[in-house]
Amino acid sequence: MTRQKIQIKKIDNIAARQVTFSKRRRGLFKKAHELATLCDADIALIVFSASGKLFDYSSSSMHELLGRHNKLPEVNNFCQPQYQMEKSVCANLREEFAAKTKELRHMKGEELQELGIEELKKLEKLLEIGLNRVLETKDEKFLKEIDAVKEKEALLMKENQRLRNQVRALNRDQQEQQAVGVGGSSLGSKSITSNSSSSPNPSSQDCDDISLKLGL
Amino acid sequence: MTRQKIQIKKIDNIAARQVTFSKRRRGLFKKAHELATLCDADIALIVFSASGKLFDYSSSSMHELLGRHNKLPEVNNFCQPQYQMEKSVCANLREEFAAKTKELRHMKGEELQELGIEELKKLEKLLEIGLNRVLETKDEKFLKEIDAVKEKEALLMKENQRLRNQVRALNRDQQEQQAVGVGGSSLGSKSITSNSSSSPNPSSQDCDDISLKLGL
DNA sequence: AACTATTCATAACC
DNA sequence: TGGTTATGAATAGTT
Repeated sequence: MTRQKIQIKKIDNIAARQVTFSKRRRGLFKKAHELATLCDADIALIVFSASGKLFDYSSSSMHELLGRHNKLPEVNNFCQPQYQMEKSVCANLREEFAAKTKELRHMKGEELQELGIEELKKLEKLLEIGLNRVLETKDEKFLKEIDAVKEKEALLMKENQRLRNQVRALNRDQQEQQAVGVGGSSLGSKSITSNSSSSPNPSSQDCDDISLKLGL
Repeated sequence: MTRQKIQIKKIDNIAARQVTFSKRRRGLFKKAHELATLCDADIALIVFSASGKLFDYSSSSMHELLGRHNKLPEVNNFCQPQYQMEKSVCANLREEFAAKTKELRHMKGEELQELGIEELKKLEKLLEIGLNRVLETKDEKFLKEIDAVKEKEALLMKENQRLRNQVRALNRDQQEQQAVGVGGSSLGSKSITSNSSSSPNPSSQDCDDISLKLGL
């Protein structure tokens, strides 16, 4: 309400809506608190964001206030017999439900004949926006997955490298041992044990094969 | 808060307090309504004046909001039997309503992060189908409108032709009358009747002119 | 999140 | 209560 006056109707842009929600919610709670303080009133304020998050304020005990509210005849509908209750409580919900169902049908391309050209154009725009957002989100998710895979890939490459080095080192050891063996010796059993002790280490000489399998 | 800034503390003067209560209460309810409308939030506001009078506002069903509020563990104490009953009756409807609301949000491209890639792909297909149907229907409507206009056009052409014939006939009559007047005769009335009987016939030699004008 | 040009809300007064 | 006005607050659009 400043650079320009705004219409009081649902804000289409989601980001703008969230920002406005935050700002105005703060303002509303402040005003509620001021009224309670200045005028010694009891106030309960419950706000659910569009995404279902709860914010509430109460000048005294919320529970007590809700209780008082519920006891007052002018607001209390649900002490009525069941049919009345159905009517008063569910009627509105039913109506909204029907409207939402119809809207959804329209978005799915059903029952379009009842719409005029202008309405169809609006619907078209809405669908295009929705579709674009879906495509964007899908792309994001794909990219995320690719990143995750790449990260894994990098880890595997590192491991690969490490193993390769290990193998090289072991080969060198063997050659040295063989050199010693040629000179005549009784340490054969020792070389076997040293080999088996290295096996719990989840590495081996096949790292080349692994990297081939991964297409690296 | 205008001629002078005020402190946010209980107003001592009772009359002034009542005046302020009325004015600020109105403002608060207005702001609550604006927030609910602008940001698609659900809001319940309950105000008790110092003298115990109740004022309340709810963007949707007060009971539903209290119910939702009540369901949340951090605030939940208020479990009246009436509410339980209402809950059992409307619970199913409410659940479906919530599901439909969510589906609609997704189709509008909101809250997509919670969906997986497969779901996004399905949604994309759904939106594409819907969009295509909307486009088809829009085209149909456009074509229908064009047909309607063409039909009108045809009718107008016919009428045009008829009038043109009438005019030509009348002109001929006039000429004949003039000729008779010169030659001296009494058959003028007969020629007029024969001319008028030929005019209901809607065809003539001028159709070329008409089609040129219409760009056909 | 911070800024600012505006509109809005309202304290004081009638 | 209801109306008016000067002024302080709230906030839409923007950065």
